[in-house]
Amino acid sequence: MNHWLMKSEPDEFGIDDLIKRPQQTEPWTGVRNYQVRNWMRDVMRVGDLAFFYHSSCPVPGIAGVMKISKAAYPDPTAFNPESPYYDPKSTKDNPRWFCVEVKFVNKFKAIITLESLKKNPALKNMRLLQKGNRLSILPISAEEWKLIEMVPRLE
DNA sequence: GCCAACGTTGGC
DNA sequence: GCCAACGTTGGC
Repeated sequence: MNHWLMKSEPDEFGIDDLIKRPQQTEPWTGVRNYQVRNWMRDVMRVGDLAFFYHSSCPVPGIAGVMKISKAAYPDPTAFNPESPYYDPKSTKDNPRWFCVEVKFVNKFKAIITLESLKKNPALKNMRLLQKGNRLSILPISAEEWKLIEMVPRLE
């Protein structure tokens, strides 16, 4: 199984929005980066776990856990001229962009802040903490996952 | 294929 | 709002 970190701006879609969804699932649409697309399409599998990361907000950090509930399929927002993610170069015959469906697993009592991740020497090689990282989905090693996941239980 | 211009991300 | 980083675009 693979582990991931998936970023979203809570003003747009945060973990509480995912919790409120009828099945607590949501299509993770709008990815327009080829590397991230390839991970979603070629590497992500149903059952993979992912941290829900809140970005571009007052306290950026990991808000909880979700899992991949549906494997990659063509991103419908790319076909929709009304969508901000519309891409006329993505066609139904030859889709350029993909999305997965995620399902809520749990929400941490307190957000695991970016600041606290930076302070943990064991996490210094995390992709999230590397300079210049701008990808909206990042792989997390099994070791990093364990270290981060245990934080709420220590509090 | 190069590369300047431009757009986006995201922390601060 | 600023700015560093970096991906994409398009002229040549």
